[in-house]
Amino acid sequence: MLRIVVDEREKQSGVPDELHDLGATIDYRLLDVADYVAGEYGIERKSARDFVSSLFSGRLFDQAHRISEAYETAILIVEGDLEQQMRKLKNTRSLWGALISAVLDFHVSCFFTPDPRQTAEFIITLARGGRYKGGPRAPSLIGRKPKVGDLKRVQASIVSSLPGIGPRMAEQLLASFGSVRKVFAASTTEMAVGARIGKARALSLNRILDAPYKASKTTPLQSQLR
Amino acid sequence: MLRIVVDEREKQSGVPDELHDLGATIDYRLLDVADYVAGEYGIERKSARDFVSSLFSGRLFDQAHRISEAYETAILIVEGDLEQQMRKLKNTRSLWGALISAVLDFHVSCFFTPDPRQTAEFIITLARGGRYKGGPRAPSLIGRKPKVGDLKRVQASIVSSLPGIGPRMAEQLLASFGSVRKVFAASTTEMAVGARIGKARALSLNRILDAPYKASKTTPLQSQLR
DNA sequence: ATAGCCGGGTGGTGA
DNA sequence: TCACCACCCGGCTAT
Repeated sequence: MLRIVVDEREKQSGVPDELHDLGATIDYRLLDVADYVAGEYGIERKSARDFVSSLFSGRLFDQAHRISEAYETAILIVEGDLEQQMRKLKNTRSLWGALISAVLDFHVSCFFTPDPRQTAEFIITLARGGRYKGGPRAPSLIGRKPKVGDLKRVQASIVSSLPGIGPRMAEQLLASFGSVRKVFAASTTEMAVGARIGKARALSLNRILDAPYKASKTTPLQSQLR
Repeated sequence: MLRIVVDEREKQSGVPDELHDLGATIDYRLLDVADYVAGEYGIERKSARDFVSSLFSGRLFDQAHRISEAYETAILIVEGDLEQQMRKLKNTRSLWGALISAVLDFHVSCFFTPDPRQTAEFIITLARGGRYKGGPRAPSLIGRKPKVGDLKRVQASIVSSLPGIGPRMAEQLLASFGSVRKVFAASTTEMAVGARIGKARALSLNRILDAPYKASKTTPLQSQLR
């Protein structure tokens, strides 16, 4: 039969009861990354209200990241009237942006259900996996293709970890020098001349790059080394 | 300016007007695979009603497949009250199944908006793509980018922006090499020997450090030079 | 890990 | 050279 692992804290959400009604076998456990687990799917369920607040607090991305690391496929179910929550917001734009980021960049598949009953129906359907209308059985991988463009982002993110350097300047620097290593090897004048970094910024950057690192006295690693 | 290609048949949907209101440049064409095109995104917009019927007729999967062939990323926007449509169905499970299949098997990213206005907001946000993605292992240190002043923290934060390098490793690397610049100048073997980095990790790091940066088509310098 | 807004710093341009 | 402005970075806020 259909076995679904449910986090203990989801007991009173109403969903497990519905799942039971629908004939699934519930296996309560204390999960720390997802609310429901069925096969390869790790499922996080959130009320519409909670969804919005966790979106802005950044909590959502944290959870999403952990779920997609722990399970092959990360699913997010938003339960309730999202539209109602949206009406309260002045800027829906940031909500869309965050949602887009979660789905496209973070590879979390996001679904919306009106109530616990439909959430249960959804989970059952997902767990059964009885779909595939015509296409070949493609292994459900949302997060596979962006490997290519990813490199550019990683490079940019490294360079923009420098103080005073944002995404924009990071791109400039990388374009000017050609690789991360070359950026970090550049001298003050090379930065000021080659890229459009000013003398002032270039100077402060070089000060940081060349500053000798003072190890803290209680270095846990040193004790490891001997 | 923001340019969005719109299929002629979408004219009377109300969305293009909203897009125009929001400051986008509309470019009408006769598309045969998508309704809207913005950058790498091919977007299909459907009313909730149409969505349900196309889901069951299989027409949706057809379109989905063609869009994801033609564009790098396939986006589906369902506009209107889906719940209302769902109430008409006796068996919602088949709807969930089809939706799951579209998202997980056909790699269509699916979003829901209440009205044309929000559809437009969504498309604008998507097209802007001004979302900046932090690296995979960005949120390492205690905060964000520490503000200048605490040199040691800054140094550690820079080094730990490298993928696979957390606070501990960062400290280790800095202690071994003495400065940020020296860390970034280190060769594979130096990393593997000097610090406690494994050969594999050192290799992948060096690959990223030396990877040539591919400038994007919209070179930031060009826009600046204008 | 969002978008928008604002303050402060920086670089480029034209006088 | 200097002043102005346009741009960018980074912090704050968000019903």
